[in-house]
Amino acid sequence: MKTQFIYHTIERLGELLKIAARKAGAEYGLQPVQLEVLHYLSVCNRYSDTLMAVTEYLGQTKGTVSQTIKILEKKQLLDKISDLKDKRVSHLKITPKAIALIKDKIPTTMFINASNHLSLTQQQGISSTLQLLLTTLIQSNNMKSFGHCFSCRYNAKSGDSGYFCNLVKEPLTEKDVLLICREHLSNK
Amino acid sequence: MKTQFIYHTIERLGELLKIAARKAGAEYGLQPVQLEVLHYLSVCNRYSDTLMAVTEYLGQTKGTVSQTIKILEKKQLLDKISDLKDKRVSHLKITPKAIALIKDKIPTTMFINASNHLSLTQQQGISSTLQLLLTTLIQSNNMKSFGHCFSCRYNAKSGDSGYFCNLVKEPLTEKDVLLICREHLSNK
DNA sequence: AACAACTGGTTTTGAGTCGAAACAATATTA
DNA sequence: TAATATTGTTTCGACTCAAAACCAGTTGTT
Repeated sequence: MKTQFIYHTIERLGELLKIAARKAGAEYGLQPVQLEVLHYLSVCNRYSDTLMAVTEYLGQTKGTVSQTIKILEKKQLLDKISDLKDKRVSHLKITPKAIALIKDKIPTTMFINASNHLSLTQQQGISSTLQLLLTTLIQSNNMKSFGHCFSCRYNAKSGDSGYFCNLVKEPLTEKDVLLICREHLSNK
Repeated sequence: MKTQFIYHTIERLGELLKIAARKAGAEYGLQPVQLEVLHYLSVCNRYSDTLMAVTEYLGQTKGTVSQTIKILEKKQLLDKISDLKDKRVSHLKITPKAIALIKDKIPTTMFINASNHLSLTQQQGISSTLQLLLTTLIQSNNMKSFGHCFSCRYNAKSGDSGYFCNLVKEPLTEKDVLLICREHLSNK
């Protein structure tokens, strides 16, 4: 059984990524978690950009996330836009400043260096085994997947390049289905 | 290029592992980092069980690590044994209590669940691609590998089941070469 | 042998993380 | 309409972390 070895390797990889993220964030005065939140907000869809969604994604309490958001707001890296239908919720929109920051720092230089040393075939192999591991981890523990709409069972194709979400009952564009969603359910 | 996807997946995996580690550690009143230190000390060799080695492994400052060690010592999860040759250094030996704790909590239940859902072939595949990614990451960024002695260029076979480290100029046993070392250098 | 430079480790300080719990406001359900 | 659930904020206390000042022992140089 390779369980021990796989665990150790993933743990180490995660650690090295975090060390690099700490270093990268420091240049902008950001903590790893703050960078993580901005990254999440840059790839999630319009139904998943709320405080509670971030809370679920990071597995932290809402109080903790509320603090983090407050700091990011003060640093003008995101704005709170209140929801039109539900007055309790705010949508967290990252500012152009934050978008530039993420583009600059994620993936980290360390990771890009490594990636450049891998062939396309190797990348393909790593990519698919990692995906297998992550999917297995999520499904065997009944956790939320936070996957892309295009692989979600609620998503239906409609017309030529249009899509439709059967959960929120709204049409989705080509761009929409490439974002991740807190309601994502694997389609098989 | 799969760079973005691989980064995102590794980051997510690391995050889920950390969430689980936080939960697991909480049962014993331990923080993720503290668990991490104990885990490291349980798999490193006698040349790598010092504060500075932990510092390098975790990529933190020595002041921070010193704090963490102090707490673990107070909780009787490790003892400081001063080095015989160098009076500045202490060796951090984890106690039986800590060994039992690690055996109980690492890998986390979450991870074992996932592992049980994977075939041996799948585990083999994940294992080798992860190893490739980690090795590439380390080598392309000139980072310390913290690998096992058996794959180290300083390690030489001597006799039937004996080994010899050409760096510290001391013999190593069969068990020794399965531990990780701060001086590890890949042998090719 | 003496001095400088270096290394292992500790302590203090201040910003930030994090969970727990109490709280307010809005939505939903009965 | 009343009870309940959900989104989000605030406060508190324990802990993480880096930076910097510091001490003690070791190594290198003259």
